[in-house]
Amino acid sequence: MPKQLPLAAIDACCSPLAQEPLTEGQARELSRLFKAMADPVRLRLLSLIASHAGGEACVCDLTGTFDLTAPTISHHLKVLRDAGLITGERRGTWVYYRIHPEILARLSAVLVPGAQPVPA
Amino acid sequence: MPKQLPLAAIDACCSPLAQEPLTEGQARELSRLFKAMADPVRLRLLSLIASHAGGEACVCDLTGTFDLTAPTISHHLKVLRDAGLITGERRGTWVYYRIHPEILARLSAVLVPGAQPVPA
DNA sequence: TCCGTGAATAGAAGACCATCTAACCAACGA
DNA sequence: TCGTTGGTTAGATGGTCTTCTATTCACGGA
Repeated sequence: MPKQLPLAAIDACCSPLAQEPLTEGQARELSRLFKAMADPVRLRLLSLIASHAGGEACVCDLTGTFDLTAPTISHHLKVLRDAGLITGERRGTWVYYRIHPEILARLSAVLVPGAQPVPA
Repeated sequence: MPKQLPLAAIDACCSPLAQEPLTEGQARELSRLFKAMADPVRLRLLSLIASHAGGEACVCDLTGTFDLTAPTISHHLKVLRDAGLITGERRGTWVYYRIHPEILARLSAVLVPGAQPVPA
């Protein structure tokens, strides 16, 4: 069973960085998300998926973009999945990934008081 | 001489993640910022500084909050400094740090198309 | 039912990171 | 000028992360 998404924790720590000091627990949960995004390959995967037609991309669309082996891509997708940033779904032969936009919006809100999450 | 802030690169990659795929270079620069924030101690330092009265905090205010040695705190502050997230200034005996809010606003804008950087 | 292809898992190797102790530099006061 | 206090630098160590190869699982077609 993969680690579950820290949604609740993020809810609890949505006061912007500058408003009051983060607690130890809030910082730990937030850092898990930032750690998941702290890799160029994963950032590109994220933007490839997010910008793909229909809001989802097949793994087969992603592997060709990088000079990396398929297991490595698979590993990075798992890191993003475990962080709750994306979800994967198998449809027949292929597996499709899509973004969890709420989490990005919440991360964004933590950074800047004025940031407005996009309406659904 | 410390590494300089990747401001220009961030300017160049401010199209939100979901709009179009990040280039390799954009992803590399962005990941440097996320990597700097991908640590619970550094996130707490960031929020301690940002939320401190006057928008700045003395190192002596920060060290007491953690169960870490002064050199370790100093190391984390250097990472944040090298990433361009904070700046330090010595005034007499003490060194004061403050946030670079524009970079947080830009990071925020990368995550969510609708995010509005705070007015200056 | 068996083979071929898309994708994930297992395990290992090398690079990178967080933390420590020891040593050093900067400012102030006696 | 010297000792004290605040903060950084240097170097070492243990842990984590990225990537690989080899293997395994899942599905579909012949």
